[in-house]
Amino acid sequence: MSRSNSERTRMTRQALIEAARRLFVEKGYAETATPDIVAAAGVTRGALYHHFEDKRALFRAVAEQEAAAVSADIERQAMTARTARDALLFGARAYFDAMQVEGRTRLLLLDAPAVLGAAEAAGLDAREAESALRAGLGDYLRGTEAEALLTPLTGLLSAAFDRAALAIEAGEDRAAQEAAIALVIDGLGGEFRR
Amino acid sequence: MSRSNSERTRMTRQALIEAARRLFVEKGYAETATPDIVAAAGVTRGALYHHFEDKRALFRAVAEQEAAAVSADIERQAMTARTARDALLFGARAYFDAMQVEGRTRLLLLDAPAVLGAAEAAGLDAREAESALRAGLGDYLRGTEAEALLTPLTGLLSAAFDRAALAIEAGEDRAAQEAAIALVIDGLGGEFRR
DNA sequence: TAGCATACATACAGAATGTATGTAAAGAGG
DNA sequence: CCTCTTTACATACATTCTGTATGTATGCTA
Repeated sequence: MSRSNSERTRMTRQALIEAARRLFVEKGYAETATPDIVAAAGVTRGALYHHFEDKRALFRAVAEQEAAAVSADIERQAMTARTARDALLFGARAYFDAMQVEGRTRLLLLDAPAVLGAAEAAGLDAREAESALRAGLGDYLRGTEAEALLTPLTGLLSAAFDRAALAIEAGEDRAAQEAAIALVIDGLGGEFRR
Repeated sequence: MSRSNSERTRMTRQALIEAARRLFVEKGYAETATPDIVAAAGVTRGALYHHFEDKRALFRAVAEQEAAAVSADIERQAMTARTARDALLFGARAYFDAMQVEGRTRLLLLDAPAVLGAAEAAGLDAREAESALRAGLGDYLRGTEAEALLTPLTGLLSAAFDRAALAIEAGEDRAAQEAAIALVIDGLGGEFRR
């Protein structure tokens, strides 16, 4: 049973990433040992350190894949919003749906900032999720004075989304979180308030 | 040179907490080894494990002391606000001032959630800083429909403050962050808008 | 002042990380 | 098709860390 090298690499890397994801979610990054990861993946530590520089690099791969999956999940939700406001609210709900997948809050919101640092962790979202938020918020604020503060407002709103996702995961009422987000958004809208 | 036992304990614990704080800030919790901590504190690992159950407990003590210091710093700023809105804005600025002390963002916003868990990390602020925010926001929203969502809104605003503190630490323009916070608060105010 | 509890220091066991080295299979070149 | 090189690992090793167990001196209490 012989496979091409590139295929072997792909399989081994993915097995490691998936096994690591399971254990990182279950016990957290710090409490997960590489011997356990490789055992779960059915390889040896040699394979791990051949494909990844160190344990952090493996975590980075897990987090990157997870962030990409979040983006994909969000985009999958057909965005049939008539107004910019609805686009933001639907986007928020799509984000909460995506973040409810087991382990995502722990991986992306708790462990990633500590393991990868604030800057790199922010970069995970920045590629897709946060740039979409920025675009949506830009549409929403077009023509208002708030538009000048688009960048910091995007960050603040993104942080609020993250906190809401954590609160929902912690058992808080999702409808209340969404309503609170809606209030914040409506407040920023100025002219467009109902 | 003999000291009372309670005094010895107090000194040793504080020496450990201060040394640990320095190293945790410098290298992060995970990269800081207990042998380095005790060397910096001038004691042995026996003393550390006598006074603290484990490394996490030492970190908890550091984080608790830091959270208390943040609260104290905030309260120290004489709050001479005439309106509820000003109270919130002054509070935000006081929070940013407090969080600019070297290492506080790393300790409280990056490491604490990963080391202590989301719930316990949230509990650090909950005692003072966040309950003050809740009170201020309660005053501000009194009589508006938003008052019903006081609890989730407090969480969202708290998250926004944290993100702003991180952004300021990362070199973003502080005035812009404060202006963005002001916009969010004004938006929530409804009736009270200028 | 005799016994006990406290506050450590030292020694040890287990385990984890990263590296160095060895090997078999895949791929490239002539 | 045969050789050489590179890739993809497996194994063994060195270092270091955490938590615990044990020993000891000093403060404290009856």
